[in-house]
Amino acid sequence: MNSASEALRVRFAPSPTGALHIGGARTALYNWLAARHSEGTLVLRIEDTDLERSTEENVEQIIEALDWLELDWDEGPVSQAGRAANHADALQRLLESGAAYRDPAKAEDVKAWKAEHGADRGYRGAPGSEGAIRLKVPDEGDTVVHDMIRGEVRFPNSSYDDFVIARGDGSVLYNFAVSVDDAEMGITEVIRGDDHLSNTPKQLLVLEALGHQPPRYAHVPLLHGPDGKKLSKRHGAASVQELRDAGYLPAAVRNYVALLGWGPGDDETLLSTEELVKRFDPSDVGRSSAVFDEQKLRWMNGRYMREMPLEEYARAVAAHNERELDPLLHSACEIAQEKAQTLNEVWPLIRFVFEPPIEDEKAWRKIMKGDAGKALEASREALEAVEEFDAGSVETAVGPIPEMLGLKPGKVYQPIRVAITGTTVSPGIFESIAVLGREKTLLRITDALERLAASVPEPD
RNA sequence: GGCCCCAUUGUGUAUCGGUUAGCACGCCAGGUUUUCAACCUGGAAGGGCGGGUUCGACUCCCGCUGGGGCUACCA
Repeated sequence: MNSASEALRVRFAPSPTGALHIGGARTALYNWLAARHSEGTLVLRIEDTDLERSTEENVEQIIEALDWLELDWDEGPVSQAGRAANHADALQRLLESGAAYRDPAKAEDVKAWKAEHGADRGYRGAPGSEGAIRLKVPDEGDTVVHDMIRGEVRFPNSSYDDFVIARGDGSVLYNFAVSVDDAEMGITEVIRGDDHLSNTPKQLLVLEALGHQPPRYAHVPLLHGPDGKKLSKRHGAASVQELRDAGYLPAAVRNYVALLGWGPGDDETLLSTEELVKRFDPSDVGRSSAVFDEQKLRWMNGRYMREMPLEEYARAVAAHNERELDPLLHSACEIAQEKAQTLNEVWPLIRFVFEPPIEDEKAWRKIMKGDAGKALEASREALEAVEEFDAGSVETAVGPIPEMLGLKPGKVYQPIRVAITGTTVSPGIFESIAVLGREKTLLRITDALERLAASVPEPD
């Protein structure tokens, strides 16, 4: 428990080695929720000590992803590489105190040592004047991690090598840099992926050698793909930008991702971000790994799409399709809002308003037969007489036609749908006609009638 | 190989020693319907295996199996 006097400080510390994955997004979200929940501070730190893989572009990508998710931070981004002087200081202290030493051994030497000593004990080097810098690890005893999610986890010290904390050139390695940074930045709670659990004893050892108080830890389980393997590109939309491109809403993604491994305790599944902030507690996160299920995200996204205010919805659709939000697009959005689960699904439903009907031979052949011509003629006639071209009057005009002709409604409306959109799927037919407008509707029905007359000789 | 984590329907979870094992997505069937969605009703589907402990285990302990992580002069 946090005492009231101890302000919570958490950090999200991605390594910029590629796009931000869903797992990373969840870690970011959990840290953000924890910070906002207790009015603490979220620090963004970029773990870029691996110069090979850390590029400006990757950092950009991660920040973009966080922006899109609407997760903000209070401090940073802090470049870990930029804290090299602090790391060097700390390193110097350990060297001076004898807690760390330079080891001339190369990888082959370590391998040889291990071959000789078997698995009973981690590698122990011999101090020299140059080489990588290793931390002395005790031979006896355990290092225990007190984890908010896992409980008490013990690691025998003998299973660890005297691990390398800095390269021969003095540049520090991840586990060392993290320990120093977390301590010096006053991080009180480290919420991160389970893959770091086995690293934690090393960090604890560094912290102890440096005389720092360790933070509290919460290791959240990793995410897996539907095949049970670690989540990766093969599993479809695995990165935040892919989710965005697939037409998901940030709020829906936040809701869905929060529920991967965490639940509010009751049966609620639709939780606003505000609600998430109110109810989230890292110690309630589950222990087992979860599988990212895009189908459920789709469903949830659909719920958010339908419940969005129309204004917001139209803006999102416009932005997603890189179009101006004009009144026409606004009207089109209005009639399609109930129909789409993702932003990507909206345009196919409303494009007929902006572009000529698409060519869909299958749809044409399936619908434009039998009494289709008759239905279209009657519809054209009825629509020509409509003055106020809104959905209501269109329905009044066209609605009675099925009964008039003794046809099922589908036999009348599907031909109209194909005539004006080219396909068998669209928003409600009366609304679609109204939004398309009188002139275009009539023109398209006429075109369809002509095509029908030209290609299919009337049977009877 | 060594160290560590995990294990409830297909998926996410609830249950925390006594329940007809609940909910959500998905799936199946039916309803509604101008298409597609949405929506409504119903249904199938679960405690990996083996030992304990206990009057009683999904729940506690041990083993096994399976999955995962770490084991770099990567992060």
